[in-house]
Amino acid sequence: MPELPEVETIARGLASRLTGDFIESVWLGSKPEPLKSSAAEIAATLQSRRIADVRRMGKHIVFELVSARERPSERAGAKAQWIVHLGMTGSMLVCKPELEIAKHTHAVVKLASGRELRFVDPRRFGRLSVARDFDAVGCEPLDVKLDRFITLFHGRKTPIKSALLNQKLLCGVGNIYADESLFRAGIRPRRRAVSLTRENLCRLYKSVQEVLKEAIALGGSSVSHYVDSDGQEGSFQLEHRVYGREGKRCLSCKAAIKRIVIAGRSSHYCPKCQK
DNA sequence: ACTATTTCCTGGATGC
DNA sequence: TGCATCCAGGAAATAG
Repeated sequence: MPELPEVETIARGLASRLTGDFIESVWLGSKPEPLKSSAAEIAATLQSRRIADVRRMGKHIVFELVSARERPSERAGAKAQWIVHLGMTGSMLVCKPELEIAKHTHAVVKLASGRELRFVDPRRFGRLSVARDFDAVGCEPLDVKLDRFITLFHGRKTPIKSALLNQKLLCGVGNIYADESLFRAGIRPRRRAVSLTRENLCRLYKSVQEVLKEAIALGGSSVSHYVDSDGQEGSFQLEHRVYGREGKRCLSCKAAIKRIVIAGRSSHYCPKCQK
């Protein structure tokens, strides 16, 4: 399930391989169910554009596109963005056109270099859309200043775990990294955000950044078949201290890791290390 | 204005 | 072996 580190890894890979390439044509499956844009709108926006850059915003991949030619409605050089959210099982594959089209392929982009960029998503939680000035809304966890981070949670009665998952507050943190960050900060996931001291929040701030940076350095966590656009697996799953470790011994105190459900999501924590 | 719950979707795991 | 059931989870939609 791609969260910030996985999406960052994918976006970097796509940027290094696709920047400068040109989109010749686009095929969209019957039901990519884009956020706001229709299939026709997406296809029309992508067609005949050069990929100027690929970057990550929150859990979104943003393709920065520039039109190479004049169009009826706009001048040459006009900008547009293709926004891809991978959901849980989405992947972006750069491959040769001869490669067999995998089941659940919902989009195929033909590039001037002769390669194809394919969007594959078995569970269909992924979303495609186009925009002009995309805004991920929440703060980027690796850019936000400490004081801003602290005010994000001010007065919130919701469990801190839920607040960390709220993309309108911080964007990019998902279930795995929320659990791992809370473990490192020594905070139980059910603790109400409002009950956390400044000290707690400082630790959490450091933990979130530390966990995300380490995960990016290792290419993300490969669970549920996650691979980057090269087909390469990440290795941060080997560093998980609580996520997916229910019943196993805590790596620092040997207590059994617990799993509870918060807002319908599995939440893993050490009952001894986290208060 | 918040917060909590439900819904979407399919493959893989589990159980009888 | 085969079929049914459950579970995973991001975020929009809905309910409270």
